[in-house]
Amino acid sequence: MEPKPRLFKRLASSGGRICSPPPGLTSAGPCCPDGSPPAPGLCCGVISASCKPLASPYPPSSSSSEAASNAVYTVLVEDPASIRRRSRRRSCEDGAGRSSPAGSKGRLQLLQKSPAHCSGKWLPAEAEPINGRPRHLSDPLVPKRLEDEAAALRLLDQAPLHHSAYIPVPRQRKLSEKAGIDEVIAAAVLTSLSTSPVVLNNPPNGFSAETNGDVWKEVPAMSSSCSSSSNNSGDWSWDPPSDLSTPSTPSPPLSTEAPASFLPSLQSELEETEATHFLFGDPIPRKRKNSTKVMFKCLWKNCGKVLSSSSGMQKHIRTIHLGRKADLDQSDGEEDFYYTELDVNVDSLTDGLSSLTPVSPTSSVPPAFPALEELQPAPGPPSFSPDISAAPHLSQPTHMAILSQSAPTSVCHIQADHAYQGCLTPIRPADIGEKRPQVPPVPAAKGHPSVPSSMPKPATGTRKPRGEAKKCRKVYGMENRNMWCTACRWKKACQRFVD
DNA sequence: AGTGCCGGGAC
DNA sequence: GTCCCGGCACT
Repeated sequence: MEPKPRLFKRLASSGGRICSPPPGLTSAGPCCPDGSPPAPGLCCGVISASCKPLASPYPPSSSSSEAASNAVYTVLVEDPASIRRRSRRRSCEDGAGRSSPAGSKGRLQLLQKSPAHCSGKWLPAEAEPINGRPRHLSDPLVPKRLEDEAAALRLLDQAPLHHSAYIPVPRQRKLSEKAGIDEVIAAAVLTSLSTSPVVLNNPPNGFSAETNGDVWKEVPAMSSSCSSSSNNSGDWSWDPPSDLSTPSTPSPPLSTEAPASFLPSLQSELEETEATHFLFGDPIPRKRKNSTKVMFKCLWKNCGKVLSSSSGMQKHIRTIHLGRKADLDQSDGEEDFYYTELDVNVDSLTDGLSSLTPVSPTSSVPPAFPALEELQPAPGPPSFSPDISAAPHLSQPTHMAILSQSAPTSVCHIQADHAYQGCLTPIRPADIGEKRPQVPPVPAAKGHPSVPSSMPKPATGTRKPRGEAKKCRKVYGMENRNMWCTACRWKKACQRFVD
C-alpha cells in the first residue's frame, strides 16, 4: 500500500490543513487561531480546492507519491502580520518527509487530515522536514512544548473526523520503533490534555470547523480518544498496565500478520469500508460513569470468561483458546475478535467474577465481528472495526442478509463459523471464499480444555441427530459453494448454522 | 433422492 | 496439522 498518494489526494481535495511559513516570513510567530505556533516559522493554512500538481521532475518511473510530493498547492494561510487570509502557492513535500527537489522553495509541514486511518499509515513524527531538515521530537533545538503540540497535532490530524469515539480497527499496523515512541509521547501529552472539560463536551462534528480556532481546543479530545483509549482496533498499541483499570477500551495488540492474507485487490475497498466504519460506527463511550467498570468478556464458545483487563483477556484467548504460547507477547490481534468489552456496574460485581457474564444496559459491546456492525443500528463498537477484512465474505450483502435472516443470534453463528475457519489453511487459489480470518479450531469440535464439561456431547458411536437448521448447502446452494462454511465444504458438521 | 456429516485417507 | 471425500444415516 502506498498511502502517500492518497494522503495527498485527500489533503488536496478536502481542505487539508497544513503549516507553512508565513508569506515573506521565515521567522517563527504565532499564527494559529489560538495563537499557538504550529512550529517555528510556520503558519497554519488550508489547502484550497484549486490545487495544481506540477509536472514532476522525476523520471516517469518515479512513483505517484513522488509526483505528488512535487505538487504545488494553493494554500490559504493566516498572515501573521495582517491576520488576513492569503492565497499562496506552495510546493509540498510529501508527508513522509521526503523532500522534493522543489523543497527548497517551500517548507510545508503537512498535518495529515485523513479521517479514514489511524492505522499504520500515519506518518512518523520524525519524518516531517521543517526548514529543510528532518525534525525529530528529540531534536534539542525544538522546544519541548512545541514538540508536544506538534505531536498532538499530528495525532489529531490523523484521527478521524467527527468521531473521536469511533474507533477504526486497522488492518495493518506496522510502526517503526521510533514512530512508536513518538506515539507514546504524543499519546501521553494528549492524555493529559484530554482532561479538559472542553474536550469532554465536544460535539462530534466540532472538527468541521477547520479554520475555526475551536478546532485547536479539540485536539486533545480527538487524538486522545484515538490514541490512548477507546480503541478496539489496536491501532494504538500502547497499553500500559496502569491503564487497565481505567475505563478505557482494550488496546488490541499489534497486528502485523493478519493482513498478509488479505487480497491486495480488496485493499482499497476495504479501506473505504474501514473509513465508513470509522465515521459511522464503532462508538465507544469515552466517558463512563464511575459506577461502572470495564470488563472484558471472552466470547469464545462456552467460555464467557470475564477479566478485568484487555491484556489479560488477550492472553487468556491467546493461550487458552488459540493455543499460543503464553510467553509470546506478540499478538496478531486475532484475539480481538474473541472478546468483548462490558461496562459492568461495579456494585453488581460479585465474587464469582470469572463466571459472570454481566451485561449492563449501558454496555458498549463491541461486535465481535466487523460486518455485524452494519446490522446494528445501535452504536456498537470494529470491532473491527473490527477488522472488516477479517471477514470479507460476510461483507457481501446477500450473505449478510441471509445470515441475519436465518441467524437471529448472528454473532453466535458467525462466531461458530468463524471458529471453524481456524481449521483452514490459508487459501486455496480456486476458492475466494476461503479468504477468511484464520481462527482457532472450534472448541466444541475439538473438545478444548477450557470448554466446560457441560458441553453437550453426542454419545460415542451414535450419530448426531440431524438438525433442523438450514445448512450452508441449502442456504447458498451448490453454485455458491464458496460461501459455505468450511465445515460444510468439508462435509463436516455445519458450523455456521448450528442447531 | 437429497442432505448432513462421520470416519478415514491423502497430503 | 489441513483438506477432501466415500459412504452411511437421516429426512
